[in-house]
Amino acid sequence: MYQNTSIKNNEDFVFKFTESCKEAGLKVTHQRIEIYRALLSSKDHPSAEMLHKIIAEKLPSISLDTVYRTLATFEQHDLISRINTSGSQARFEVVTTQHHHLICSRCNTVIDFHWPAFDEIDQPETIRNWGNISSKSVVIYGMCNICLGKS
Amino acid sequence: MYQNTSIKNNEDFVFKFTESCKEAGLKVTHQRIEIYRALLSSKDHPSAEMLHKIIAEKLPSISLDTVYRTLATFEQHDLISRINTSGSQARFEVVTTQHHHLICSRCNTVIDFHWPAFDEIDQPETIRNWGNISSKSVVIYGMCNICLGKS
DNA sequence: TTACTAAATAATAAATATTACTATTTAGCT
DNA sequence: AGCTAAATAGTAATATTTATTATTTAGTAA
Repeated sequence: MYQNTSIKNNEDFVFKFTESCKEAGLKVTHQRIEIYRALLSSKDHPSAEMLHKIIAEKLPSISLDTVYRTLATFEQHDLISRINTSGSQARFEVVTTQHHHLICSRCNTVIDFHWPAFDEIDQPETIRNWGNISSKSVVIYGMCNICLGKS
Repeated sequence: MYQNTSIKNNEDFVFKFTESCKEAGLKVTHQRIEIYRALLSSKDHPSAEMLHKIIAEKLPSISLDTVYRTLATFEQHDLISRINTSGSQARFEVVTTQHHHLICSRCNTVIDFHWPAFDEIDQPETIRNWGNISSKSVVIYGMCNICLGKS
């Protein structure tokens, strides 16, 4: 799986994260660690608001603004990545290994999948000459089986 | 190119569009035709607001709400597709041939590119068993050369 | 052509998501 | 232990999108 859920491994990622913050000149605050930790152990690609709710259990005084601001900062430093669904709220994830997304246009559920054959094929020239690439992935939109059953 | 800009061909698409509307039971209104036509001849994947500005030159009384509502309706009927950038506004396009997107995280410019090698490779099982797919494409985020030059 | 009806629109208000402001707190450094 | 710039909490403001309602119009059938 793309995300190892054992405590030890998650803590390894948290450690790497703190190192990356220091390298980037970002202060390692309680809030930042908790936001990163919550996102790391989330399997459902949460929104800022969903994360805020989770983190508020540990840090009741954390503000929603901090969550938004921090996620934006993390994204700028490529510590996390943003998933743009058709839903009104942006979604986030910690990327540990290359994967792709199946996104339901109805319930906005995001499913990860692997596609090694894709990861290996050569990129067209256009891509190489465009600029600095921070992520390259396949995004599939449609309606998931659960939603199909409902309608 | 993915989009033929000759008037004749665009009008062919407009005709097909009106046929699709009738099939779907959608009324063919001035507003809908102008919105579709404007999107069809736009090369910059415009937002609802950008489209509203363009269409207002022909139909000064058109409301922004109509543009939003109409784009949503078109999307539901797979007449157009939505591009989810990191920018605050959603972007749209008429899809005439299979293509993919390079999206700059700074200026949110969307560039189309073709990748026949991708279009041909086999899909993993996960995809086939997920639900009804309405679009499958490669999305690349990063910073374009223009923005790289600025910073 | 004219009249009918349901769908679509314009204008406006409301809701929602995100960002900005400011006083206070805190991490990292001396 | 104290200093300083960065980060945060609380709140306000902005921006985007959606809802409401009265009016208009496309499609249809007399």
